[in-house]
Amino acid sequence: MEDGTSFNSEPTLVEQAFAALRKDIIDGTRAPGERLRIDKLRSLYGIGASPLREALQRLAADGFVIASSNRGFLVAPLNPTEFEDLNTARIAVECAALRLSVVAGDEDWEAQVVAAAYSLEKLDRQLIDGTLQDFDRWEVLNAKFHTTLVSACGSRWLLRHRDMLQIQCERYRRASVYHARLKRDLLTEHSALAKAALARDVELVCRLTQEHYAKTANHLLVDASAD
Amino acid sequence: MEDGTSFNSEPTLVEQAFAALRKDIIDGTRAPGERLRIDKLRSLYGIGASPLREALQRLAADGFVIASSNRGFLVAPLNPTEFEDLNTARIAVECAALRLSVVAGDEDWEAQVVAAAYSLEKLDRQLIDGTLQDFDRWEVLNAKFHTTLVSACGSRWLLRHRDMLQIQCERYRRASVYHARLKRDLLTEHSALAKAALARDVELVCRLTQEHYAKTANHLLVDASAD
DNA sequence: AAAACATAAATCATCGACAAAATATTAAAT
DNA sequence: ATTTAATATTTTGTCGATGATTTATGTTTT
Repeated sequence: MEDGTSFNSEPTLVEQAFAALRKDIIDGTRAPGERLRIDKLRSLYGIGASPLREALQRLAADGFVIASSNRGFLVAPLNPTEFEDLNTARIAVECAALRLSVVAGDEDWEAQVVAAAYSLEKLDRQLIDGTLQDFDRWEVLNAKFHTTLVSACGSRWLLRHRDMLQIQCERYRRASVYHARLKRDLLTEHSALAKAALARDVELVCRLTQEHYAKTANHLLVDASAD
Repeated sequence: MEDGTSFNSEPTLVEQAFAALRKDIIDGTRAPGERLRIDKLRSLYGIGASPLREALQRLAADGFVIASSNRGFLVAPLNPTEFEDLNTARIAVECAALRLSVVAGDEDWEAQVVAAAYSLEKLDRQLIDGTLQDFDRWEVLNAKFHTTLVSACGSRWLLRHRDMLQIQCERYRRASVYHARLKRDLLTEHSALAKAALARDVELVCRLTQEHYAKTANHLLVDASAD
């Protein structure tokens, strides 16, 4: 009756299962193509069958998992062809969002862009120097920068779909070992992007973004071809 | 042992529930904002709780249903603000797909565009005359026409997301009573679109599509404002 | 030995009953 | 009339049972 912890902070088991599975799929702990047998998952995550199945259905809707009738679930496989396809979609939607955002962005947006670019460029420099200690932080700021650019697009739905594509691409990025030779001229690319955005040069922003992502794609394709 | 119906063609109960619920949500049988209590659904659809919950999770991922922790599910509400947002996204993604498709479309695509435009324009004419008997058929051909235009975009992912946005818009369309005064110059709009696509005039195609969909949006907003 | 078939073992999909947690509702008390 | 307490309702999750369907295994046939 009188326990201090009356506020509900713990997410549902479905939500926990969803988050855990999604994370494991994205970072490769659950390998692409792997069959997801309910019993195994149950002992693996310590969660009952029902919440697990519900989480799997949601993951299926998001494209992380394939559900085939009477044959259970499996981690969505990765393959180069699909990645090209995915990246095309990602770039297309990103640019669509950019077109709107760069035109509509107000002064506050400008300030955020400047801030995000500033922080990121600092880490970009460290990345080049090799003095970067916290790579995860770079990841975060990089994502933040790109998200800020599109943030003023004025459509939550568009952002939602953009995020969905983004996270799918992320899976491919993580799956590859590109990290070692990532040291492109990211610094130059990022500052050029920021500059173009602030100058409201829509076409340039789109072109730069497209090239930016397309380069990443090329790097990945090299060794994703193991499939 | 020997019953004639040994082959399994029937979809899973989850799939049935998903399809049925989705249909009912789109066509308004399940009203926007309505709470979806499992027990009620169970007797309503004659399907057990587990498959229902799984279907609801999938619908939640697709945005047809809202799942709030410990408070169950409800049909995603409709409101004018959200529709503007949604339509922005829809137009953006459609145009992104069009840009790619119109450039990449081969001769076969051209032929399909011509065919789809031909069939649709015929019904457009009947719509104007008032001699149209089967409105559903017009709907189908209209959808087919637009789908054909983007079909050569070269990215299944992009088409997938385009479809998701399309179907969400559809929900708003169905929810409104605009049908009566639909008689715009659809014929002109459609044939202009087809012509521009065949002439590979990317920018024109995008502009026409944008206007096309934006007009629909305006019609809807008039009476969606009941919310 | 390869293909075809039959049998057995796993796995999946579903149900129904029940327990635990959270939310909503009603009643009581200040 | 608010706040507090008590009660009811709903949601979430567990468990075990059951029938269907796959998948694996083994055996026969050509």
